[in-house]
Amino acid sequence: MSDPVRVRFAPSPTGLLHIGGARTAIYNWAFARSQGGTFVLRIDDTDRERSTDENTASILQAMRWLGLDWDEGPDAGGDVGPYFQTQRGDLYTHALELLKDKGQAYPCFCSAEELDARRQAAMASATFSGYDRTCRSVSREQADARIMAGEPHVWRVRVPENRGDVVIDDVIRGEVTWPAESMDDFILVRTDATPTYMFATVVDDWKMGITHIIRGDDHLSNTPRQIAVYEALGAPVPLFAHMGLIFGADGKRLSKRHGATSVVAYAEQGYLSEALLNYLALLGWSIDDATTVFDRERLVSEFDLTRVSKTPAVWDPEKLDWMNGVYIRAMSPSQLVDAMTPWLEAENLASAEDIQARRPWFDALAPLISERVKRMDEIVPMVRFLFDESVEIDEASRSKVLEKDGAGSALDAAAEGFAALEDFDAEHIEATLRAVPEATGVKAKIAFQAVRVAVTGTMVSPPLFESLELLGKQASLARIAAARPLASD
RNA sequence: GGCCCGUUCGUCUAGCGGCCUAGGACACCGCCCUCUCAAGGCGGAGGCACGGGUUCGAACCCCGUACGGGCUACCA
Repeated sequence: MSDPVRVRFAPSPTGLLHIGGARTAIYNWAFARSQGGTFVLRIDDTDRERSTDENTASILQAMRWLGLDWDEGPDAGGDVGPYFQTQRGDLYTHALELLKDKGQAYPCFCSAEELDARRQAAMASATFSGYDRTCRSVSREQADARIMAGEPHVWRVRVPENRGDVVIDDVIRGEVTWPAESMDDFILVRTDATPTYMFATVVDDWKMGITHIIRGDDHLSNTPRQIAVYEALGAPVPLFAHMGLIFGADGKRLSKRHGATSVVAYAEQGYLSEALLNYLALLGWSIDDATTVFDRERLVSEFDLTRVSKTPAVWDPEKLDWMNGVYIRAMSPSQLVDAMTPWLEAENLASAEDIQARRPWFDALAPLISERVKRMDEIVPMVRFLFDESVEIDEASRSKVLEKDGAGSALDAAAEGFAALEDFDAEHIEATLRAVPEATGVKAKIAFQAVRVAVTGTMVSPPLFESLELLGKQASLARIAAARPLASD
């Protein structure tokens, strides 16, 4: 048996939960769950300028919405906390002390300006552009004296001279090698004594016992530097898994230019969390050659880190829409009514109490719309005619339907037939309408569309007979009467 | 400039040397169904970046080239 799996997701609360971050979280979560491991959530809030509590709260909420639960982290606790980097200052201080004692870190007094100049020169001409290790040769005594004198300095890692090429066996990409000469004595602790990202994450991942680091391949090039820190610390090096990023249609990294990029934005647009989870999981991973739709349980039972794609994936809103439609159609009428309740409430079409009181009516409405919408926000416009007092008939519908010859006669015949109905249900309504063409000589298409426009206000609506039933006899007749003056005979 | 990674239909992908006449899904096109719109059914078009090897045999292995991406920060 191998060691118990411990993975983490470590978002920075400098913004909302991004869909790229969400996918990273999903893969970490699915891997932990599939391995019976532990999923840790850590908030990397070292960027104090841009990090906010609101963002943290929103990220946690978005993760819960997606159904991603964490075993350790904010609100969950755990033995290796705190789970906010800003509260872990002591750990970084101790780690640096450890490195100093071992001679694995040294102070560097080079100014940022000097470094800049040297880097420019190196990049223009030669090969390697990393730090030239000037301050490595400063003796311990000299260094101590300069520090005592208050000279500004950073702390750099001392990469061993005899360190050979760095090789990792990436779970997703296989063996990756970096030449020893490319190893840089990069900065661990800044002039202001705060740790750099490179140092803080390694200390955290080490102290938190993380066994697998699953992240975007934008971090692949950072890996050898982080390995240098693990080795300096004498810490076990975890396994790495670098996945391809998510791009926009233009092949560039996904950003605001490409539309909504946050999970909450998708929730607000009416995407179901199950659908977004499924779509995101499938963007860079697959079960087999045929499975596209799968639920959370299947994701966990089938998840295989080695099957995650190396290739960047292009975000495809159309496929997301299709998949969301699949999930909407898969809901029972009752489930759909529950899901659409907040949307109806938000637009003041009905309150939750109304809906409960007239549950059978809403349950009957659900199937009429479920196969006609891809997003929840499309429901209100589609059913509004059932809730408003009256409808406004748009110009196109009037000219293209009501002004057709015979439209008026059809409305008259329909009204007459409806008025005579005792049971105003879809079946009788259909029979009545189907009799109209014969009685009036008006084409069925024209007759049906005339009634549709009169009752719904538009040429496109849910199925007519059922819609009329749900509207009720009185309202239906009133709308036909109201539209009649607009219609040609 | 240096180092690293990647490249299968428009898009997401299956493929891990013979099962490939390259499979599935979205999108697209056509037909069917049909009270509009959908949903659904059936069918179609569409791809191994390029060039060299290796092999009896290559989408799969190797080497180049091209293109794309990442890192090269006292950002994360």
